[in-house]
Amino acid sequence: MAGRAAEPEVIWARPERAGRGPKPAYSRADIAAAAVRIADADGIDAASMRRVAAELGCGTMSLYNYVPRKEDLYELMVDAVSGEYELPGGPPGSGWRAEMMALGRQTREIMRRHPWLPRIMSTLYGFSPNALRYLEHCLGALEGLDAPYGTKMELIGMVNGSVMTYVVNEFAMAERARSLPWSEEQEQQVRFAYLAGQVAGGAYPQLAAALTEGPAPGNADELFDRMLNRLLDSFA
Amino acid sequence: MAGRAAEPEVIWARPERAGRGPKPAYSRADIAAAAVRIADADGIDAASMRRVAAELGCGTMSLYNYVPRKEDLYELMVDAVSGEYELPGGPPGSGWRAEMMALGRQTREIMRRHPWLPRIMSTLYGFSPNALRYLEHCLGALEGLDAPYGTKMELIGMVNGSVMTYVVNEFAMAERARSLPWSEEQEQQVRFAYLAGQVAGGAYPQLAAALTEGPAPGNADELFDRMLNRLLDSFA
DNA sequence: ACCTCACTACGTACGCTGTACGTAACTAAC
DNA sequence: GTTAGTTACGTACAGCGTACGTAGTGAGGT
Repeated sequence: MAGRAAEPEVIWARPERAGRGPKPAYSRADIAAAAVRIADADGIDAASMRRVAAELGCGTMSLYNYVPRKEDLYELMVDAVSGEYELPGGPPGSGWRAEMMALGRQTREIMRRHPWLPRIMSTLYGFSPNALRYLEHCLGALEGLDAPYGTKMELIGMVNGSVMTYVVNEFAMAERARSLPWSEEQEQQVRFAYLAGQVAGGAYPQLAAALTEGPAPGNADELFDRMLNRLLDSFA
Repeated sequence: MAGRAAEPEVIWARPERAGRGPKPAYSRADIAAAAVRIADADGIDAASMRRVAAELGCGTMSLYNYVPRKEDLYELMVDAVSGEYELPGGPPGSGWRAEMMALGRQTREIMRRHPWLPRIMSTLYGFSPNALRYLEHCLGALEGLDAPYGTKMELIGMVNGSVMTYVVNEFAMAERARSLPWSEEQEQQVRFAYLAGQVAGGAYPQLAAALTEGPAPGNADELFDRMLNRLLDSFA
């Protein structure tokens, strides 16, 4: 046959182990764990192909046998941390609302452990094995909700999206500061000083009032729960 | 005086024009427009410092007089497209719900015009002049809502976050395919073939049922409106 | 048992990135 | 007129993703 044209591939469609030749020295789980370790420690930009290969103890280009493109490395990483969900999230039989709450809280915890997650998730395929397992579990938990599957998928998407947005807002400053040479306090101080200056100029009266009133009462966990509850209310 | 240590800076805190020396050849608006033009045409990764400088017609390092760090270029870009909001979004006096709906639709339109927007927004400071103008307008529109400012800020954040999530899900595949050498049809075909194979394996019965049922009725615009309406319901 | 060939391993190299640094020209302020 | 800060920009460096070529390995087919 004539040579096939290069084809787009989802890494999950490739078998992890080929039939012929020497057995691979590393598993996808090994590679994902190494990359996650690096990204957790030094940020997502530090998880380069060279660095991950070094962490594994192999040459840079050897990694390309396992991970054809950089994007696939991200895919592996997201799948790995998606495996951190403990399913079911709450006590069985407590209803879809409690279960989705519990899962949302887990998502937040996972993102706190891996702050680089939101940044790379928006680019990816999103149907890795652990993502499918998670999705399947959610749909199962929503069996008690009388709605078409389309609505259930919407609900799941909205919960995940809202949690992500919430966490991004919650930790944007800390994450940004961590990758910079100066300290977090300096960073926040300068940024807040600018904001305060703008608002003090009188051009933004509503915003000024909002800032003087301060944040809504309750600690961060309560705020998060309230947000998620409100969202679930809209589907009940 | 002893030399000051390098300080973190928000680009908006720098005066656009310095008191001394020759007058700058380009404005921030010029630079932002050039970068947006490039990103719209060839994707966000094409908006490199070299490429933007070339588009402007100056040397690469000259750009660093205006934009001290790459991140600040993104800040300029987000501010520029934030200026595309037409405020107010709907007819005056139609109430906060209608106004937030109109603004949400505008956000969606802006993100459709600039698909790179979600990817860079999660990293940024977020209080550019046009962002402040937008926020101030939202708070004004919400004057009729009887709630503390904290809740109003929550509402604005949730609306923006949800719209972003929705648009990302809506266009992720198209955007991803655009940056790859093969066509979008091929891309989607291979990805869907994999997913179908997984589901056909029988390991995901709920997901299989969801896929056979197909998407919820209604076109994309109606789906979007329904999502946003649901969210606003939860605050009413 | 042997041949064959897919697969693993990995060094080299290319074009790209952000940006530190040095130098020269310019001009507003003193 | 002098001075000092700004603009302009070429050079250079470290790091990136990855195409390509080569050598070695070991399971499958005969």
